[in-house]
Amino acid sequence: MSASLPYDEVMVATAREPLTRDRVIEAAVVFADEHGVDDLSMRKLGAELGVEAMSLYNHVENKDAMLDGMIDFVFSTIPIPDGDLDWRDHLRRLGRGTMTNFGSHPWVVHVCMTRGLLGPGALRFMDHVLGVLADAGFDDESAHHAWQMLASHTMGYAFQASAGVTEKDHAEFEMMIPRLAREVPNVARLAPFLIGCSWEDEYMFGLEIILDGLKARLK
Amino acid sequence: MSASLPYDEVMVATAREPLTRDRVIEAAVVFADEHGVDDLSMRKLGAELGVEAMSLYNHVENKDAMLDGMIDFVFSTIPIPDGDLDWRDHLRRLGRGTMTNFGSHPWVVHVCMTRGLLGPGALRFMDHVLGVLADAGFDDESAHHAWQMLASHTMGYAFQASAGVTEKDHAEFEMMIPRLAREVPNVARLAPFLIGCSWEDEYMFGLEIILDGLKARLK
DNA sequence: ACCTGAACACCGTTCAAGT
DNA sequence: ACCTGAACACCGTTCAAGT
Repeated sequence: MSASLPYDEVMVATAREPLTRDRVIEAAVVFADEHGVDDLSMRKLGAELGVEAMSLYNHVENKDAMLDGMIDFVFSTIPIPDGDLDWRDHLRRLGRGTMTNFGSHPWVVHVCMTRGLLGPGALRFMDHVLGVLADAGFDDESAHHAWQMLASHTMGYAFQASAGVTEKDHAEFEMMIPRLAREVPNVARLAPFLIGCSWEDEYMFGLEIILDGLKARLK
Repeated sequence: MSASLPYDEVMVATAREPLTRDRVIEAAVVFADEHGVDDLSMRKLGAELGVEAMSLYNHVENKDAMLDGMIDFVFSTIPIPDGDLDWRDHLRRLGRGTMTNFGSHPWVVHVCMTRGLLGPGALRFMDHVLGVLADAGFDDESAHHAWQMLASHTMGYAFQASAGVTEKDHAEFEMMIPRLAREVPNVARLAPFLIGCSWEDEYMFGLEIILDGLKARLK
C-alpha cells in the first residue's frame, strides 16, 4: 500500500505509525494467539509494539478493558450465515462457525469466563441469535431459555476444545490408566473416547439434541 | 473433642496444631469462599494460618497444586444420591446437588476452567456418573457423549450462576437499556429475563431437554 | 522436619517529567 | 497529545539459614 514510498520513508511510516486503541487490541489478539493469554502482559505487549508499557494506557483504560476489547474483536468476526435458512440450520451454521472461530483464538473462552460477555461485539452476536429465535416463533421467555442453553453448550465445548490437551498430557493420562482401572474403572474404560474425541463432532451431536428439545417445546 | 483440656492448653493446641496439607487446603477453601479466589495469595493465606507464606510450601507443592486440592475438596463433597433410582432421576438429583454445592463455593467453576478436572475427587465423581450411565444401558461411546453434555451443561450454568451479577451490574445494565434498545433490540426486550432469571430453574429446564435427547438415543 | 527472612523475577498501575 | 522512567504495592517461588 505504501510500496511507492522510498524505502526509508516506509520504515519510518511503519515504525512511527501512531498507536490507536484498535492497533493495541489487534496486537494483543495476535500476541495471545501466538504465546497464550497467560504470557500477555502490558510490558511484553508494549515491547512488541516498540513502546513502553505505560504508553498503552493512553489507548486502553487498563488491562481488563483491553481484554474486553479482545473478546469483542473475536465475537465481531464470527461469520453470520446469510440467505433464508430454517432456524435450526441457521443455528447449526452459527454454532459451527463459532467453534472454528474460537478454535483460532484458544484464549477467548477462558477470557470470556473471567470477563463476562457484555461488550458490544458479544451483545450484537447475542442479539442476532435472539432475532433468529424470535423469527422462529419463540416467545421472549423461551428465547431466553434457548439462548442460555446454546450459549452454555457452545462455551462449554469450546472451552474443552481449547483446554489444549497436549501430547504430554495424553502420555501422562495413559500412564495413569493402570491405577485408574482400579480406582475409577468407568473412567479408565472410556479413556480412548476421552483422549481421542473430536470436539466439533461432540459439539454437533449435543447441538442436535438441544435443537430437538427446543423444537419439541416450540409449538 | 479437646473440651476436657485446661483452657490455656486448648489455646496452645489450636495455635500450635501443626499444618497439614488438608488444613492448608481447607483454609484456602474458606478463604476463597469469604474473600473470593482472586484475593487468595500464599502470603494472605499464610497470615490467616498464623504462619509465613513460605511455610505453606512444606505442605503443598505450589499454588496450582493447592488449587487442584481445593477443586477435589469440593467435588468430594457433592452428595451422591442413594437408593435404587431411575437413571434420569439419579442424574436430576446429582445435577441439582452439584449446582447447590458449587453455589456455596462460587470460585470453584472458575478455578476448574483454568485448572482442568483431573484430580482424584473430580475423577471419582465422573466415575460415578459414568457408572450410572452404563447401568442405564449406554455403551461406552454414548456414555462419553452423555458425560460431555451433562458436564458442559452443568459447568456452563454453574459458571453463570456464580458469575455474581451484582446489584451494581443490574443498575448499570438497566441504565444501558435505552441505548441497547436502538442497537440490540432483542437483547433489550429480553432484559427482564436476563436480569431476573433463576439459574437453578434454567438449569433444570435444560437438563430435561438433555435427558430427553439422551433417552431417545438410548434404545 | 518444619519455619523464617531476604531475595529474585515478575506483575498492573500511578505520576511527574519530558517532547 | 503522546511517550518515558522511576516508583509503588503487590505476586509466586527459591534458597540458605535457623530451630
